[in-house]
Amino acid sequence: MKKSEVNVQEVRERILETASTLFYQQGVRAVGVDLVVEKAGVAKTSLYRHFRTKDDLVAAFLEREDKDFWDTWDKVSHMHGGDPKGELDAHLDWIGERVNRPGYRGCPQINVAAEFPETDHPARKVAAAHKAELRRRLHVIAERLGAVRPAELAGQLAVLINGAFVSAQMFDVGEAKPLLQRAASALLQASRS
Amino acid sequence: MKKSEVNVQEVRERILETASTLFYQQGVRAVGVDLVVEKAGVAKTSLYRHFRTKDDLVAAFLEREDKDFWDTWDKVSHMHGGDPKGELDAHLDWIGERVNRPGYRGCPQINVAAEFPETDHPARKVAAAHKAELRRRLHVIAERLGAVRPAELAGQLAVLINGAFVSAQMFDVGEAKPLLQRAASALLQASRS
DNA sequence: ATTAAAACAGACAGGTCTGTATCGTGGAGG
DNA sequence: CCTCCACGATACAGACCTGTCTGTTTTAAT
Repeated sequence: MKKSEVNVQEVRERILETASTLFYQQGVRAVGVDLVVEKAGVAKTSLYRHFRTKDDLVAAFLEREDKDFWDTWDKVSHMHGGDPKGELDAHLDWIGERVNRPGYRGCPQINVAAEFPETDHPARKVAAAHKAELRRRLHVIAERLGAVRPAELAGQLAVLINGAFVSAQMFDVGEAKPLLQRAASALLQASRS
Repeated sequence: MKKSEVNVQEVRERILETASTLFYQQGVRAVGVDLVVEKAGVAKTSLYRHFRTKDDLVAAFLEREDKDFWDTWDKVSHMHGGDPKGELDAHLDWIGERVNRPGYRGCPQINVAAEFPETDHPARKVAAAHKAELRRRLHVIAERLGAVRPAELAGQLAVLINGAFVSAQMFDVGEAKPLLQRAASALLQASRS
């Protein structure tokens, strides 16, 4: 790769990084491109060279979040290769920890879906794919757990996890993790009959 | 009450009704006061006589949704006076039905919280109170159900319900209701030990 | 019938938003 | 060394936003 292309990607990455933080902390509609440009220390022309519209930037933001999320998931997943119950517990562990972090403001995919009602918005497609992928991965785990109706268990776990994302501000500190894990155990227990 | 006061309330109600529909369907930030005024067939001066700012109108919107929600809850509640398990099932029944309705776009309280990051926004206070009330009512039911740790069961059920609200678009038709009820049964079963 | 409050109508101010256009600069590739 | 192009800086267009102001008309109570 040429050196110039490296720099080009650096600028793009700086814009996306800055936009992601701002979008997540303050909401997408509340953050204008002027603010992104200012905080990134970049010209507006550069932003619009790398992203055709703001909507595209929002979609890129969700894709970035999506990738980060599954990177963490995969990392945890590989530490529990053969043990589906242990893997599920580990996932609920880091998710429970994450939602209790200060400044946590919910799942970006869900938040963007709330901000943009048009289901054909480019970012909405990313969000829908993300949630489908969550369910798909949970389905695999449910099957490996030997659930009688794995699709149902996967759906229940997905609802539980999505619920944790949006209920974060409702939790007391340190409450989310045990609540999630005990709930999952209960669902799992029931899934065997 | 004087007749003039009746009409005054009629105009206020028309504005709030119109705004509520628009806010819910399209999102709060996406709907301007000009659109509310036009759809309500009302002068802008009238809107600002009844609501000091748009933020106040948004808060009134959430209060209205809050009231409607608990009205339904109470109605269902009174049909199962002595039977906590039957009452919980009945609640999950109408909630499961509601989230599968066409045009359902999630819980308004959660959506507004996603749109406005400032926790001191007037509407955010309404939203926070709404979620606290949900948990409080579930706690009462959990106690009557004889749960060993009623606070935990209430928290789990709250997460489950909030999860159903945001996972609506993920569900197949008719899937939400049985999924919720079987999940609740599993949690309930586990809560006895 | 008179009076006061409320509603309608619409212009307007001041700000913000997205996206484009213009112009100057500096560094990398040939 | 010279050319090219990404980048920075900034102005701008056009639309939209909230909230105010002015003035007229309707409505209700006395």
